Parts: sequence; structure tokens; C-alpha cells
Amino acid sequence: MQNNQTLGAYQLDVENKKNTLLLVASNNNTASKEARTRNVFDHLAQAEKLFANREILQTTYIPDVLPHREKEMNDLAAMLVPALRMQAPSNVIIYGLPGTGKTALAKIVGKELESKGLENGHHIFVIYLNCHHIDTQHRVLQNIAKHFTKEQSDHNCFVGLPTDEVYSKTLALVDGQKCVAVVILDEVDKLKDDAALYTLTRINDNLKQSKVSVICISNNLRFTEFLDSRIQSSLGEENLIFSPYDAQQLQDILRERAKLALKPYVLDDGAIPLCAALAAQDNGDARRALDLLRVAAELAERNNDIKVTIRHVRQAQNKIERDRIAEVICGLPDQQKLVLYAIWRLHIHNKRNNTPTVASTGEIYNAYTDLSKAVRYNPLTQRRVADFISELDTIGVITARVISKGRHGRTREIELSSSIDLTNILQQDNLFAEISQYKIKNQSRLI
DNA sequence: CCTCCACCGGAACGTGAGGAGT
DNA sequence: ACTCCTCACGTTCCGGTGGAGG
Repeated sequence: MQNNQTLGAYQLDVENKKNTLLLVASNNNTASKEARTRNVFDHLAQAEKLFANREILQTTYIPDVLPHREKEMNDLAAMLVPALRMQAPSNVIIYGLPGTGKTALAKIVGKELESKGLENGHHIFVIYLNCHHIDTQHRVLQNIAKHFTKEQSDHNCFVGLPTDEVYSKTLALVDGQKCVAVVILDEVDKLKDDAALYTLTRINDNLKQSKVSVICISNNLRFTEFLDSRIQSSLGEENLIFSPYDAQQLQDILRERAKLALKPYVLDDGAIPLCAALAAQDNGDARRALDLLRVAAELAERNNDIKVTIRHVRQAQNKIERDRIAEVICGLPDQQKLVLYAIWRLHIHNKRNNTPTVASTGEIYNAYTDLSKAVRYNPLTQRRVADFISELDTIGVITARVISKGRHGRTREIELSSSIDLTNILQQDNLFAEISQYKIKNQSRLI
């Protein structure tokens, strides 16, 4: 039984592979004929029909104004204004869900603070650090120091030094500037420990001519709970909470950006409200809304359509989800890919035989061990595979729910998520290609 | 009501890689 | 160059579980 099942799936894979190869071959033929007459980029180069400035819809773009954040902007400016009198502003924590404008607002206010300082003849430096990468005290100090040494040749002078030495060098550099430095720590909850925060909140005790204050940005309202009480008290002097945007506010944001990013009259009436509504469901994430609009416009442009419509937004939603899943699957360890591949294989097999497409943990484990032996991987234990299955469920590639079959034990019923076309995604993956090739080569042995 | 199945899922532990500190 | 530490990955062990069947 097991052998028949395995064989069926292998043959299916071989067929799929053949189809792919045929497709590639036929495309190559037509492409090579066309290449003689015209360049492949010719029609693409003149295709910028809908965009006026694509960059403005990128999530990394920082606009001059943030709609619906005027109050937060004024609040933050009021908190930072002592810097213009060369005094240390209070430390600030900004909380809010992803895509609520925290980073953009901090950067905009920071930029204006620097230019106002320049106007008044004061040295004010705003240093932006993302703790996702800069996640230790050593790295934080090193990056602050780099900010003041980037014009000089010795900006690598901190490599290999112990933290206390980096600290004293940084201290000397900051103090030498006779300035106010505002350090923005984005994604501050990603710091590995609270040493960096402790150092930064105490740094003014050791500075004679300069002042340093900190703006922490976090998605997690409870992040200070895990900090030392001394850090808590000095860090939480001022708090700003960014509430999620509602659908109407997201529409305003999109209209502002679309005015600059897209050519006039290319947006269908329903496109922006739909982007806003979809993003509002997703915790009011403005980044998500901008992505939807940008991808919808790109799809429309690629399709040579003259307007971005609701249909393009729906397609964009699917594409973004597909890309997200594809990216996640690509990043999985090989063993976990094998588990996913085993689930997919069982799914296809059951579908062909008109049997239920759900599988139990045991069935999947058997399919996985067969597969891993076939491609010469050491099969992992069932316990580990059960964890992989849980993770795949969390990602959203499969759905797994625990059921009891009475005397026949307890297991999980596992099914592929219907909304995802896994076949396409798997076929683009290197491991899948390897498995297919291996199986084509060894087909006779496996039979 | 009790038993038993086929796992679930927590806990403890081992191992190797890689980064921090000196 | 070395040690120490942390973390990810994986294994082993074992108590727990829900419901069909005796």
C-alpha cells in the first residue's frame, strides 16, 4: 500500500517536471526568435504609464507630512523642545502596532529638530538605530560613535574592543561635540538585554558638555515590564501611544500618497477604499495599505490597463499573500520542507483517488520518512516532526486540529490551506527540484 | 465504567555553531 | 587565538488525553 502510494506520487512529480521543462523549452524558442528583431526591455521600458513616482508608495519612503498624526507630532515636538535650549529632553517611549506611523513620525520630528537647531546655531544630532540588527550594548555604542566619526578615517577603530572601552570612546566623542544627541531606538524590544538602555539612561551623569536623550519605539505595550526598575523609571518619563488607523484615515493617507505617486485619473473610485478596508482589518496597518496600492498599480501597469481597479487590488492581495508564503517556505530548513512536501504529496494522492484530503500525524510521518530516505536524509523523530507540523500550522500553510478517534487514538487532522497554491511555490524551490531530479534518475530503482 | 490507542506536548538534556569578550 | 556563553536544533522520556469499544 505504502509503496503504491509512493509510486503514484513520484510519477506525478515526474509528469509535473516534464510539463515544466516543455514549457521552458517552448518559451525559449519564441524568445530567441524575437530577440533577433527587438530587445526584451523595449516594451517594458516604455511601460511606466500609471506611476509618476513609484518610490512614494514604498514603505521605506518618509513623507513630509503624516495625515492624522498632527497631535502626536506636536506632543513629540513639545517633549523634545528642551534640546533647542541645549538641555536634555526627557526620554520618550512610543508605543503602537506595526504600520501606525511611529518610525516615520520620529524621523520627521527628528529631522525638523536638527534643522531648527542648525537655524539657532546649536548642535543637535538625531541618531536613528534599528535594534533588530543593532541588538547589543556593544553595537549600540559603536553605532552612536560611528555617527560622529563617519567623516574621519578611523570609523573602524572600535572593532575588537571590549564594551567598556567602546563606552569611554563614545562618551569622549559625544562630549567633544558639545551637542544634544537624541538616540532613536526602533524596535527596542529586540535588544538582547537591557544593558544598552541602562547605559544610555545613565550616560548624562558622565557627560560634561553634551546631553543625550533616548526615544524608544516598540510594538509591545508591555515591553518595559521586563526591564530593571531603575531603567523603567528613567525611560518612561514620557509616553506616546499611537492608535491604529481606521479605514477612513487609511483612505486619506493613501490619497495623499497616490496624488504624488500615480498619474492623474488612473485610480478607479473603489480601489483606495478597498485597500484601506483590507488594511483596516489587518490592525490598521498603513504599510499594508500602501503595499496593496503599489502592487495593484504594478499589476495594472504590467497588464497594460489604463486604470487601477478593485480587481487589481484583489489580485494584489493574493500576490502579497502568495509572496509572503513563498518567502517563508523558501526560508524553511530542508527537513521541514520535506515534511511539507510529504503533506502536499499525500494531499495530491488523496485528491486523485477521491479520498478525504486530510491526513493524520502518523500518515504524514510515514510519508516523510519514505521521502527522506529516498533523498538520503536521516529522518528526524516523530516528536520533532510534530513540532514542524505545528509551525507550518502557525505560518498558515496548513491547518491542523487535534481530534480523538476513540479507541484508535488521538491525532491531528492535517490539511493544506485551500487558499494557497502550493504546487507553484514548491516547484520554484531548489530542494523540490533536487528531489524531482533525484527521483527521475532513480525511478527504476524506486519502482 | 474501564481500557486502550495513537498520538500530544512539556521538560530535561546533548550537541554544534557562532558571537562576545579578553 | 582562545574561552565562555548563548542559541538553535534535535532527542529521549513520560505523563496526559478524548472517545470508541469491550
